[in-house]
Amino acid sequence: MKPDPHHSTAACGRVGDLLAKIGSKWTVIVVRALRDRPMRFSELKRAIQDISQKMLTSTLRDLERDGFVTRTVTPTIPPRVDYCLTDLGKDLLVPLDALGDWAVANQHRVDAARARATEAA
Amino acid sequence: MKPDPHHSTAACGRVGDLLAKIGSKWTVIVVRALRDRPMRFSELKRAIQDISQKMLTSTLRDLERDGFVTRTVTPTIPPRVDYCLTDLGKDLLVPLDALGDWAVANQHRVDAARARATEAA
DNA sequence: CTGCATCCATAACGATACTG
DNA sequence: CAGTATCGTTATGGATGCAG
Repeated sequence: MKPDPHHSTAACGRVGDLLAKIGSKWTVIVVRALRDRPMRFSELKRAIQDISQKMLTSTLRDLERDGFVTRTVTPTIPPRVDYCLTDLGKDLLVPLDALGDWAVANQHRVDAARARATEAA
Repeated sequence: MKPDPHHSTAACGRVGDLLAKIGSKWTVIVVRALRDRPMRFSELKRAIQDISQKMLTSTLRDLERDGFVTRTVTPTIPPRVDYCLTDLGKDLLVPLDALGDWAVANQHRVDAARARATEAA
C-alpha cells in the first residue's frame, strides 16, 4: 500500500493554497494564453478581452513573483514588455491542461446536474 | 495539426468558470476529504477543522447542486446526514489529484521563486 | 505602451445566535 | 446533530484618471 500523502492535512492545505492562487479566476487564463509564445502586455489584454487592466497587471505580477512567468522590459519609446512562461510555468501547464480538459469534457455533466437541481426546487 | 480546443476563448471561459468554482478554497478540501468514504456533516467539520459551519454547509450545497456529492438524510433523532462523492465527483478527483501532486512536488520551487522576488525587492 | 493609484460595488468569509 | 439567519469584516474585481 502507498503512503498516500494526499490524505495528510498538510498536503490538503498546500493544495488549497495553490488552488486558491490559480483559482483567482484569471491566473489560469493568462498562463494558458502564454502557452506557446511570449506575449506583450497589450497582446494579452486584447487576447483575454474581458479582463480589466488592473487584474491583468496584478495577475502578471503574482505569476512573476511565484516564478511562473518572466517579465522582460525593453526600454524603448514607447516601452515594450514581454511576458513568457518559465519552465515552472510550462510544468504547471501539464496538470492545468488535465483539469482544463476535464472541465471541457464534463461541463455538460455539471450542467445536467444543475438543471436537475434547479427543476427539483 | 490538432484543432487544439484549448486555445479558444470559449474553452478558456469554461475552464475559468470551473476553476473559479473548485478554487473557492474549500471545495477541493471537501472533495478530497470524501475521497474514500462517505462522511457525516460533523465528521467533515471535525476533519477539516478550520472551516466554519457556514462555509461547510454552503460548500456542500454547491457540490450537491453541481452533482459532485450526494446528500443522504436519515431522519432519526438526532438527525444524520451523510455526504458521498458521486461518480462525477470521483472523476473530478483524478485531475484534482494531478494538480495536488504537482503542488506538493513543486511547492519548493514556488517558495524559492518567492524568496528570490522578496529579497530582490 | 505600460502600469500605478484611487474609489467603489459586490461577493466571500467568519462569528454568533437561534430552530427543527 | 444539522442547518438557517443575521451581521460585520475583509477580499476581489471593475472604472477611471494620472504618470513614466
